[in-house]
Amino acid sequence: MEDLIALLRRVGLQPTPQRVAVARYVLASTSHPTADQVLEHARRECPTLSRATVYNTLTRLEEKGLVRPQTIREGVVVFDSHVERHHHFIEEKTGAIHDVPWDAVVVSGEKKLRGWEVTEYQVVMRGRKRRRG
Amino acid sequence: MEDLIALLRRVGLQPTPQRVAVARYVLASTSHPTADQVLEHARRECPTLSRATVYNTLTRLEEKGLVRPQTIREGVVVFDSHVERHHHFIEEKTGAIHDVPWDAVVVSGEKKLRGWEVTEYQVVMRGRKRRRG
DNA sequence: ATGTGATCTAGACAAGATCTAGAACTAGAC
DNA sequence: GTCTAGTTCTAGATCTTGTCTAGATCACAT
Repeated sequence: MEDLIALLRRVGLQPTPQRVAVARYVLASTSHPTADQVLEHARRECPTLSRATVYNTLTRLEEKGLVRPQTIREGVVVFDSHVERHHHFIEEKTGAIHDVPWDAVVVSGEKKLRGWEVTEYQVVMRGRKRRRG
Repeated sequence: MEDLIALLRRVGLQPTPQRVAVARYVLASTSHPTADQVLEHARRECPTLSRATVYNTLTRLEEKGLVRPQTIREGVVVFDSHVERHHHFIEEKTGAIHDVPWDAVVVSGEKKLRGWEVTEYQVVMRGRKRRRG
């Protein structure tokens, strides 16, 4: 991964230890963490980190296009460091969220909607693990 | 609309004034109200209605298949009285949620996902009103 | 009328998220 | 190096959504 300090500088954010700790966790994670999970993990690197700073930093990272908030789970926003377009699969039992490659599913007709101009879309699937592969 | 009292009886719910007031609003609404919005409107018909009863009643209506909760908006669950499968379009400016008929958009490939068995899916679109028509 | 079970209410509680006021820090000017 | 202005951080208050609880009320069969 690109050096985090350099990355933060490149997008115009002062690379403070707090921001580095938040970025290190959220940008490497593939598990769609909540803000609280980011706080918990980033505190291992930066123990005085406060909740407000986590929210502030996640908002900055979002503004810079490094993470995307997703409204998929009940009651919480989760953060996705996979910013290219893709779909989501949610395990019904556990609530775990998995990325589904853009090309794995094809959507058609969304351009022809009467009255609405679609700028972005995703397929949200729910289900369970297959018994075998 | 079918008489509400008869409808509640048919699905096995005692038709109390509180439940009728909740059902009257949420079943007629097409605006995907939150629980608080249901409370606010249903109180016009039943002023002593409490928050807990709204949540209880919405859960009963969900169990009976009369409404479906949707996790689309940040931080809140919204209730949809349109229970047949369909997609959703979200206006980016206002956050307003609109139903999109199932046939307006076609999804393919979701059955062939490796490792996952899809039991349900929807397309979530975001965008804005077209300038005309 | 009475008892049982279902239902309702107000308020306590918990979690996610935002806001605030002041402290600490950083970068740049001197 | 020191000062200053602006940025960033922290703890804690606050707000909102949603759940839970204890007791009051209601419905209904007997």
